[in-house]
Amino acid sequence: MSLRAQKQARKKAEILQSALTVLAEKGYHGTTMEDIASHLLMTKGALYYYFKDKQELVYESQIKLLNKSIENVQSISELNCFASEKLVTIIRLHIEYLIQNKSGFELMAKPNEIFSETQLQEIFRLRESYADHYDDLLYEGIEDGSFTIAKDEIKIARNLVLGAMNWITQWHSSDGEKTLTEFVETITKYVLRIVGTEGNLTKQT
Amino acid sequence: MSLRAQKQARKKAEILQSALTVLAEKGYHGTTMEDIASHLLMTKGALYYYFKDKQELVYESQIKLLNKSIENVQSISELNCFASEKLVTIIRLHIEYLIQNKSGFELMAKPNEIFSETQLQEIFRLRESYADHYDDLLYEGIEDGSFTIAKDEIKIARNLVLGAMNWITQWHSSDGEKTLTEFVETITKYVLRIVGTEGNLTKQT
Amino acid sequence: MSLRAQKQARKKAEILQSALTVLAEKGYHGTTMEDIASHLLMTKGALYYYFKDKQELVYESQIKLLNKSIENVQSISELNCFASEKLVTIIRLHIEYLIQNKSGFELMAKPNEIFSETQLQEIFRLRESYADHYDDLLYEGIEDGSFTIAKDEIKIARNLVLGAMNWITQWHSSDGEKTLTEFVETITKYVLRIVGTEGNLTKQT
Amino acid sequence: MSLRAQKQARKKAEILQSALTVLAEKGYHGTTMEDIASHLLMTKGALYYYFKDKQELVYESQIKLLNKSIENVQSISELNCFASEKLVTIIRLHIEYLIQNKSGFELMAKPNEIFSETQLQEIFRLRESYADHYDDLLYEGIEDGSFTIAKDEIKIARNLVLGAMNWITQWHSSDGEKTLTEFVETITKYVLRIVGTEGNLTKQT
DNA sequence: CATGAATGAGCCTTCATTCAT
DNA sequence: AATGAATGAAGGCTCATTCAT
Repeated sequence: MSLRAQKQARKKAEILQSALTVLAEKGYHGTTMEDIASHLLMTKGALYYYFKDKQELVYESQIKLLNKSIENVQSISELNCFASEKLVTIIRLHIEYLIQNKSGFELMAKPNEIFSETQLQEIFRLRESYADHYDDLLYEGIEDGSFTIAKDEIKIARNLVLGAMNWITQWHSSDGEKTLTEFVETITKYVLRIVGTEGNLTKQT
Repeated sequence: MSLRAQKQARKKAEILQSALTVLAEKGYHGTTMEDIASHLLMTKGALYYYFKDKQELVYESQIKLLNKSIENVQSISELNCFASEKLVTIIRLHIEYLIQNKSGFELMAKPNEIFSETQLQEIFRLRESYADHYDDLLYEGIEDGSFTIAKDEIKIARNLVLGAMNWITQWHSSDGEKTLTEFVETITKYVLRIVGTEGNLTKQT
Repeated sequence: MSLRAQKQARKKAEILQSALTVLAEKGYHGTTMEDIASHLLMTKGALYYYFKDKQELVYESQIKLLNKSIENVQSISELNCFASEKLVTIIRLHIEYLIQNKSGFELMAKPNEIFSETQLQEIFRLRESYADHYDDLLYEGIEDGSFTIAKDEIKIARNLVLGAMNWITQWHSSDGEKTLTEFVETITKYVLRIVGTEGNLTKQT
Repeated sequence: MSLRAQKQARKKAEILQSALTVLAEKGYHGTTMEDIASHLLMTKGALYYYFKDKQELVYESQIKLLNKSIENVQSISELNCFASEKLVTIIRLHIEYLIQNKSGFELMAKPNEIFSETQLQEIFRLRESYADHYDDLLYEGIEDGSFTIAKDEIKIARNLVLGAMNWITQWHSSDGEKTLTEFVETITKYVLRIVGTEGNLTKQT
């Protein structure tokens, strides 16, 4: 990749990152191109040099978010340890990400109204890919006896876990009494209950 | 209340109900006054006879939703039975409502951008009021030994419970293999794990 | 048609008429919605109450123009007289229209860049319908010996006639020495030469 | 002229030629600087090294077109033969040019909206200069009895001739049954009728 | 000389809001 | 009470133009 192309790629990434922040705060319709641009000290017009239109910009920001998340989950699920340990790590990571980035998952709420058919397919594909890693872990954990979930309820359990976590951005405020680490640990503890861990897995830091 | 006023109140309620449906589907910015009006076979202009502006209409629809929810929770929490039993009932109700109404809770997601300071205060007051009922139940359950939650983590546990449930609208599709009742029961079972119920509370239908 | 609908239809017609004028002057891309609106002492937004978008407005203005033209030609071609006499009348009418309305035919120049496939089909259909009346007259005139055109060159002759006339808007200025009637007569005289009339048909006023 | 200046002049000419093509296709407002640049495998910005702005570029392209046309007509009108023969040649040339270049004359249609006063004056001067050659030929032909036009109607006849020809780009499509030469000959035959040639001048190839 | 990048004005379009009837 | 019609303020997007490198 040429120097030029690299620079451009970096700029695009920068824009996407910024877009994620603003979008998480105001949602798709509530976010204007002006909002995204001024957040980066750019002008509206400049955005169109990098992205065809608002839809594409937002779409790519979603894809980036999903890919990053998948990558994270993947690298962890490849570790050589118990499923239950992996799940703990993944959950911690997910929570930390949500808190630091003020999320961006709500945007994914009603994508049907926003994206094209092709874009939707890709988004759904990635979402499933992300979810699959959770499902695999749950399955593994069921097999080795760490989790107590009926096998035909794996998807439901997984969705409840994700829901409990994704909602955090709605109520968490940094002025709490606990430190971030304590907060994450507490959350992890209760979330893990959903999958029916026997022992107290969170003890192992 | 005069007959006229009654009729008007009924119409207002009708509009609010309709607005809730549309808003749940498209969000605040995605919903136009036209959308709300045509859903009721009215014209845009007519809405302004009943509500000062869009903000007020939406605000009142949120208030109505919250009040209704609080009322529900309240009536249940006044029942003469174990906290754990009450919680089960409340959770079932909440889930059923979400599935049937395709929610309306996402709208509450980022209210800061939409409502005035005064309106926000009222919304937050009601939200807390709603949450308080959950907290009370949790507290009660901790006391009588049904739930296993640290007392200073009640709010966290409650938020995780609400999160797990509110997320349902994002992934539930009616074409599942289970019947609605089965589905609700399964959800309830796993959600209750968060509060650390010892026995299997959901057995008692 | 209800009174309301009538009023609306009249307004639409008014807008289309105005649009034709402005479009003839500045072309499709050179004409803004603002131009069309202000020409009618309206605001931009009001236009969108009557027409979906610019394309539709312009499309309908073209259709209106074509239909009117076809109607004119048709009514004349149904008269009970020689083809040559009909042609004279049609040409006179066409020229008078062009001069008074400062045309609108140039817009039709490159429609491919502007209209949708369906719209184009209709426009071409009407154009052909219009041209067909000329062709019929030419054919008739050839048969009865008034015109001297090879039968397989009818279309070419017709297009040259139309071209000679349509160009008038480019060079005619009202400050000429001749009266309008004289002007029209002169044009008619020379244009008719293209179809090879033997005698001087324009003598019959 | 220095080597550098020569090179630059050649580049300018190249740009103007390309611009003419694109402009002919899409008109002034429909053509973007990007269009002109990419047609030459250049970037937008580079154009501004050679031309002050879009207006100047387009203006010069028009001037070039007009000058070239005038030159053509002039060289022919200086030939030592009958006016009628010259006219035939000029008409053939004009038609051939139109068909090959898909014109560029429509751009001239409404120059008032585009060019500055000074630019307009020059354009009109050149247009008249071009037309004058036609007028001279017509006058000559009238004198020697080849054409049958009233002397005070020369301008009208000339404009009709030009109109009939310029319109060709609107309707000619290359998929006709005739060869290009046949096509040109046919057109010439009918166009010449406008000027009232007695014999069949087109026979002399 | 040329390019990539950025700017800003202007246009199309939407939509909350108003108002005469 | 309700409607049709109109307004005006944004917002998305394009494009002529500029400029540092």
